[in-house]
Amino acid sequence: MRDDALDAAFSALADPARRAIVARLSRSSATVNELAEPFTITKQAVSKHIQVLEQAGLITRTRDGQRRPCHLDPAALEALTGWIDTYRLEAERQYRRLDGVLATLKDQHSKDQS
Amino acid sequence: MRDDALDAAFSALADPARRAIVARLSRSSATVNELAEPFTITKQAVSKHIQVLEQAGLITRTRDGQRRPCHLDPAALEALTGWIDTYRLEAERQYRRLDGVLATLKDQHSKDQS
DNA sequence: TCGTTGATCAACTTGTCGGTTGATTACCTC
DNA sequence: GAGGTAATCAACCGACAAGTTGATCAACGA
Repeated sequence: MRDDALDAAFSALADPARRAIVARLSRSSATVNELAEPFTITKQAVSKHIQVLEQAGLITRTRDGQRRPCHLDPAALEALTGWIDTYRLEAERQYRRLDGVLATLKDQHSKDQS
Repeated sequence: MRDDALDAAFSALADPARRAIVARLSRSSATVNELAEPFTITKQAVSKHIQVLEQAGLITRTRDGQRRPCHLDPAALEALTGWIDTYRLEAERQYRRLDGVLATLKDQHSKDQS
């Protein structure tokens, strides 16, 4: 995943309204009006949020007459978790390594004492 | 994880410089100067990025004389992947369900034909 | 064809963000 | 205590993002 793609994706999820849209779309596809219904902001604002999510590649859109249903793209979400996990796992690996070193040192110390 | 915590965390990762810092810290802890070294921007700007990451709970800081080393927090990263996976898995489940329905319909159609 | 509805476009306001420069704090060393 | 170094604070600037209102486009139904 390219750098600007990660920018767009993380930035898209940094907004609670857009996360709510993602959550809603995980249950089923929905139109702009359906997605806008639970919000107090204008439909135009919701439309903008949707465009941000689409631009980030997190959702796709199809045509159904005058409707433009939105669909969540699980693969895009997986790419994000993939990025995060890369560094989370590396960090955990390093911490375990450090723990091992400390345990060895402590062991040495015990031996020296005896 | 609370809503504003997710705001802060995703927003923090939406910047390539901050992601680079996270990547660097996954290998080992580091001070502000060490983290600033690969960047062309000023040390103050890097310091701000670090504060953003700390505020978001993605990193922690300790004291070592006049140094203020930064440490990556794998648990915070895990919380993020947890949020994403919740909706990714739900979406995948829904898609599988839909595939099942379509398969059943197609099956019915074949039977009707015969 | 005309009114209605789903959705977007355009222009504008407001607030926040990333970056800079300059000054300041805190700690270490000699 | 004096000087040097790690790091932050404060004030400022330009750019961009979220939201609004008003107008517009495109497709449907009677």
